[in-house]
Amino acid sequence: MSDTKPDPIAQMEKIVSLCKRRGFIYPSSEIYGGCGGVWDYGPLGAELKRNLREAWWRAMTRDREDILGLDACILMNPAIWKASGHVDTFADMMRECSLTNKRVRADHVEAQAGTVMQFTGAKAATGWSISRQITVLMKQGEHIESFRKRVRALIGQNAGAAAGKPEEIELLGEQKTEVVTASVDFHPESGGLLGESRPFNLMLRTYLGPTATEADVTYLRPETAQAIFAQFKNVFDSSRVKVPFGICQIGKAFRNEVTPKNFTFRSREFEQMELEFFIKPDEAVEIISGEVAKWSDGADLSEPQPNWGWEMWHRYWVDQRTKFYQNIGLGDVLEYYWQTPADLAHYARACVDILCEFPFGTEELEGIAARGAFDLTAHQQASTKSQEVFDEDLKNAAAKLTPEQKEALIQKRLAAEQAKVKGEPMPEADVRAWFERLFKGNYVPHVIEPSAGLDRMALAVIAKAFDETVKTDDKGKSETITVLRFHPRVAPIKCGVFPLLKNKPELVAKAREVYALLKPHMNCFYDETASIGRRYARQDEAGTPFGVTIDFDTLGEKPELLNTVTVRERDSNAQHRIQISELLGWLQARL
RNA sequence: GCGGGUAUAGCUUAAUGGUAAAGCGCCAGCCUUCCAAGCUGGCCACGCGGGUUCGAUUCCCGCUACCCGCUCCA
Repeated sequence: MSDTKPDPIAQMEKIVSLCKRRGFIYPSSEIYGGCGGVWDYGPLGAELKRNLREAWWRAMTRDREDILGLDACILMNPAIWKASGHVDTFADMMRECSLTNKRVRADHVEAQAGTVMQFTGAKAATGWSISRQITVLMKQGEHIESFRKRVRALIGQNAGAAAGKPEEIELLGEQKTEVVTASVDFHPESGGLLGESRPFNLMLRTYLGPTATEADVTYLRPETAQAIFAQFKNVFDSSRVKVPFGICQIGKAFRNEVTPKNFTFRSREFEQMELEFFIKPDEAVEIISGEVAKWSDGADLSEPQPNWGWEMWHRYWVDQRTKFYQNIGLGDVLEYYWQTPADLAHYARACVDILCEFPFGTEELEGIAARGAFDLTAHQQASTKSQEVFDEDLKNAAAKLTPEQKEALIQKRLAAEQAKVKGEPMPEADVRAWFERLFKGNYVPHVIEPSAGLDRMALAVIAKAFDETVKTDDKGKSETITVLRFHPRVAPIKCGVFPLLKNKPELVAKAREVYALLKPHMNCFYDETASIGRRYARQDEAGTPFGVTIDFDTLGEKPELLNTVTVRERDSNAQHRIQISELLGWLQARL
């Protein structure tokens, strides 16, 4: 990487431009003027994405005994989205503040008192201006000058750099209109007039069935996870697994993002890689193991243990996922954000965001949430189909408990319910009913959910790999060299194969032979045009880690070098002389 | 969705009220014994729609996309 911090906007523009030029990522539907918030992967992007997808799939299921794969459809019964809460949280009636454009739920606006003030517009010394009417509530007891200052600040914030300093914004045509005592038409914080109430649906609607009536409405899934929950029982019943175990899935998901931005980072169609890892409730662990392991810094997370509760499992998955990112070359750009109790959704016990440094800022790549039994319980209620599992070890262990020991567990849980920060405590009768099922060996599994975005991962890998250096030759002529320093494991093309010269048929024939040798084992690229240096440079831009060159020594010009080739490394420009018979093994050892 | 900006070849830029220039790249040929060499030739562009005008890439209006803010959080 270069030493100087590049301008982030220019840096992104270069990356977008390279992605298009080299066939990683194109704007969707470009010949028709594009299509907002969707992007297509070209030949190199498709390979890169496939490598990442396969690395994830291998790490999550093939390399493990306790995780199974699933490939569910994008279209599902819309009842799933009601049960999961998406229909409600993704489709509120929203009103938008005319001053700041902030949105509030229409049914959540509290009545306010104050004086309604109007301005005909605003302008700034920078030449910036707006000429639409601005209506703002001056709250009861607010001083007129602090009110004006506040309005200037809000306008300035919304206008961004164009308006210059907020204190230099001039408010035009101020006038008082009316005094209100209990109005729900103003934003609770900014005081800006709220626009019309309108539905704000983040899910993409579609019709399942050719008649396309309202009865046929369903949604393109906004996340892949719900299919895993909906198929939980089928997987459990057909796979001879025991809790703890996981189900993972890779697939497309869709959200009508308000503002798609930052290239592919926030897209309306995107690919998720999600794991739902089902675990016993802590109470079950305690009954079986006599204790629940507590997390402490430096605790051993290498091998799952029977006494792990949700906290240890959560830490374990953060650790596992970190190792995954290290393996694809992103280890040194990661950051972690542990959500505070205030950030967390009411059903979540903990959530860690794994963030990655992009030119446009440090943004989330993956979220790892401990979601309790929320999801399966919600589906159990909505579908009226039991999502419980039976755990024989639990039943046997519970049978050995004394009534006092059982009551102690119940009391401990009741106390925990009372201490909840968010959400209502579970009523005592429900807690007792739940324990009754538990003591018989029945429970709805809890879940740890590592959920990653594949497109974000691909963008992170590209942004991390992007490197530009200025090279000056002997004659003082300098040019900018662009290299994508992908980890060989994810690089779209693994190896370039080049005859040193094109007009020597022996070299070309030998090079085609080497190409044919490697091609069945890895994605290779044969190139005989232009000078050898240019061919290396082309592959550098594509991020190809190795180049193999066939020269006259390969043909035996120096007898001791017969059947050897030059392997050139992208990052160091180092060259190695390798026997053709050993070439495949040499490369495979480095991928 | 709101506010600000941008839109000329694959990429980066230029010029112009009379339909466009260059560099790089790409393709073909010649040449070339290891890091974007050279020569010759070639392909390729005014985002879309309307208006003003004899004539618009240029001026005006709409649309779309992208970038920067507000919101979203895989």
